[in-house]
Amino acid sequence: MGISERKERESMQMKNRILDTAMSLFLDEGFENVTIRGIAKAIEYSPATIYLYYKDKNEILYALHSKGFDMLHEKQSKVLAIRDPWKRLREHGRIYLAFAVENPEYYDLMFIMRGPAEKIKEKEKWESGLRSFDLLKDNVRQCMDAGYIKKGSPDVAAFAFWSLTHGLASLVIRDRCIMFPEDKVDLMIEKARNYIMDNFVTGENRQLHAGSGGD
Amino acid sequence: MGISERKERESMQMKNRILDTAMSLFLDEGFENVTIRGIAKAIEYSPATIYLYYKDKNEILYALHSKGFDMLHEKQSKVLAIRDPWKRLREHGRIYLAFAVENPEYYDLMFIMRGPAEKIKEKEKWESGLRSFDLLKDNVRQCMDAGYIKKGSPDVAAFAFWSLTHGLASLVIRDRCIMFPEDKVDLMIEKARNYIMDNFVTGENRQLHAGSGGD
Amino acid sequence: MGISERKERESMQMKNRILDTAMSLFLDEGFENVTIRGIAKAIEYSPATIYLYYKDKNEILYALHSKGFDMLHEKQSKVLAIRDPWKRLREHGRIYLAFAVENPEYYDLMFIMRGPAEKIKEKEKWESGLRSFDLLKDNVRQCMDAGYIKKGSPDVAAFAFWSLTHGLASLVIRDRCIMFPEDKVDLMIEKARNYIMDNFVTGENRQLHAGSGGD
Amino acid sequence: MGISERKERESMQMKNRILDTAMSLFLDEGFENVTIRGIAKAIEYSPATIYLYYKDKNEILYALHSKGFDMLHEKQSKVLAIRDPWKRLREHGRIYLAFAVENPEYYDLMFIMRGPAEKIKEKEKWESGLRSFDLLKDNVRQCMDAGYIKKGSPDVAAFAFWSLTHGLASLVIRDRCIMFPEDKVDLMIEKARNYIMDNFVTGENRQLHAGSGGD
DNA sequence: CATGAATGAGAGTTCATTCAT
DNA sequence: GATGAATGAACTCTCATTCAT
Repeated sequence: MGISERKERESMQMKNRILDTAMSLFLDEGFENVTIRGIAKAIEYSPATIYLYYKDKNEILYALHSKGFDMLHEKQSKVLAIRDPWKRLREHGRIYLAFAVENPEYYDLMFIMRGPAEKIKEKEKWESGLRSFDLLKDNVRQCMDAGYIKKGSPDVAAFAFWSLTHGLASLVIRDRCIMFPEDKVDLMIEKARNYIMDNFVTGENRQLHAGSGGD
Repeated sequence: MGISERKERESMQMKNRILDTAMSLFLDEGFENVTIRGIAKAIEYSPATIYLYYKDKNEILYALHSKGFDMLHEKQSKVLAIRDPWKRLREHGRIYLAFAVENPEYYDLMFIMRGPAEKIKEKEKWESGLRSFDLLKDNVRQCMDAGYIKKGSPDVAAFAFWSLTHGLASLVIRDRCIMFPEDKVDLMIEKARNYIMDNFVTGENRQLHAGSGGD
Repeated sequence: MGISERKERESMQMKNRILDTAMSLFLDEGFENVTIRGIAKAIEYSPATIYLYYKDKNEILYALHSKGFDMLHEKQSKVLAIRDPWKRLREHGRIYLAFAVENPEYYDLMFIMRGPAEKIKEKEKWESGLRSFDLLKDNVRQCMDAGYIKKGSPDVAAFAFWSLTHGLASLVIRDRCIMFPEDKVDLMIEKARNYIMDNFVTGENRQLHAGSGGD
Repeated sequence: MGISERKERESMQMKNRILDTAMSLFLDEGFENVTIRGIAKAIEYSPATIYLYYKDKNEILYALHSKGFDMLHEKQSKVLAIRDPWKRLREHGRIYLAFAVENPEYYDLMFIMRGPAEKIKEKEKWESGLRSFDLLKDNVRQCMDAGYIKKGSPDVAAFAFWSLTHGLASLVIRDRCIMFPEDKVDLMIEKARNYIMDNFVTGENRQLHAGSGGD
């Protein structure tokens, strides 16, 4: 057992090394240039060795994709501690965007790139993504219940909020914000999100929350 | 002259055939698999023939990109006829989304893909994209002036509206909406956009416009 | 007749235009980049037109090759006016080298390049080259008869003199003289040739001719 | 260790097979037709395999070029054992020519071809070639000191001797000796060189050395 | 466990050449 | 006489992948 455990552990280490290297190549040279050979050279193993740990290149991409979701989930789980659902929702979005900005390659893989999307359909119906969406939906529902936002289909509302945030993130990541000076983009993102969110709190809650936002 | 006209026309037809084929390959198999050889095979010509009409692969991509913007601009220009700025803004978004849904490959090329983004920076600083954004900004400004939406930076507001719409479009196009049944996705998009937009009209205008939307 | 003559003349003009253009491309961009398309573009005709005047690319090369020999022969024919065979021989060499230095591309084609060499074997057993060699041989023979140089096989001696001169020319043309400063190369050629030739006059003639050289 | 040695050896063998094949293609079909595919087909491997041993086509050419110089140097180094400088000089030339005749493809690459000449300028300023020339120059200088040949600039004299020899070699290699029956060419070369060299020994040394030559 | 060696498939591109018009 | 359109055959090179060792 000790032996098999060690083997297991070593195997995991290797898998992670491969993943980390793949990600750093991804980061440095763009997706196109992430090649098996490139990874192999970087970790100083032979290309063939990679195949001992991952079935093929897609599996590596998918693993990265999953790792990205783990990272995001971890960050987002902190949100659960926030009592007020509206504050929680806004923090939710803030964290999501921060993740996208800080880990553009992961975000790309998770929410933009096509490659993994194929896997998504096959593998597990994008369990990770769904989990994330459900979290958001719960949050939205509670905001409705608490009267912060207009009642309606939580699916619709969650989809709307998600789209807003994803739109901001993906425009930046795919270089479609060249109308703004580069160093102002982050600020623009925040302002744009606030512009919409501040508008949202209904009725008497509006005075209490709008503007403060909780961000 | 009749002859040279005919030749001209035939040449244009060929160029379009190449473009259309490239597009449909793009749609079927993703950008990576749009190859000169693939296009050639699809139109049943030799690869070398492609080069009689386009200098290289990039020129094809760029032509598609431009064509996409032409199509979008044409559709959007109809919006100018609408007097009421709020109605115009909503129609603006509706048309944008309709374009994305009906021409996902073009939308991808224009607003998602990386490849052309590089060209964008060099070539003309993405003139087409900027023109589109300015149109939106004008519209937003008029909505502010007319008191339909909260006053503020038109840049911020336009960016916000754009992001919402782009978010919806790009989540669909890149297959991240698998939480909804496929045939409901279009509906979800519309509802999500309304959910946010309906919330927007300020003060006394609210009663007049919200819900009706103008869509 | 007038008509057919005119046609003939026009055809010759075209052939020459093609040849000249080919040569100037050759000169500017090196042999590798002399393409039918390139020539066609330069003379503003279609590639297909070239084939109305020359069977294929090799024929163009061969035509250039022949033209080169015509030029050389013309220059060398002036030598015949010189009475003294030794003076004539040296002038012969001087002119040969001058031709090589002034028309390196032609020289290359005539005496170095492989392409035409194939034609040479087929076509006419390199008539042009042989004629040139025979001229030299006659000259050498007369030098022997006149006692300027050691008696022996005129073939051998002519070959020897030719090799010396060709060696100088081809080392320069193919960039193997980088041990000498570029602007001294021409001088080196002359000196090297003199070094050998001055040594050549036999017996009592030596005093009379060596050094003066006749160049 | 036995294993790694064997692998090393096998790898070297493969590299040499590639080199040899490239050379023989070169010989048969001219430089233009030395293609990676051609080499691959000849050794019955896939084109991709070639790239396991050489980075690209240029590396193969450069390797051949270097190998050629190594071979020549090795042959020429034997000359150093000869005491008498004149005998040494003649043997020097004889070996040079023998090399050219026996390894025409290598000689071509080293002293005639254009392609490598470009590399030559960049890479190491044709170190190999210069080394060879210096060797000759030393030899010439000693012949001058010993009174065998006319005193003067060793550069000039060495260049002259080299040109003579190179001229002979390159005329043969590039098929410009078709005035002589093929089986007599080698003899002609020797005679032509002797014709010039025999003429060279000055003063009282002349009787001693001319004709005997040392060849 | 690790790999060296090998490869099939395929990429973009260029060229000389042909032929109906 | 001239050409636009087309092509077959090459080219170099890269990649993911396999398999015997």
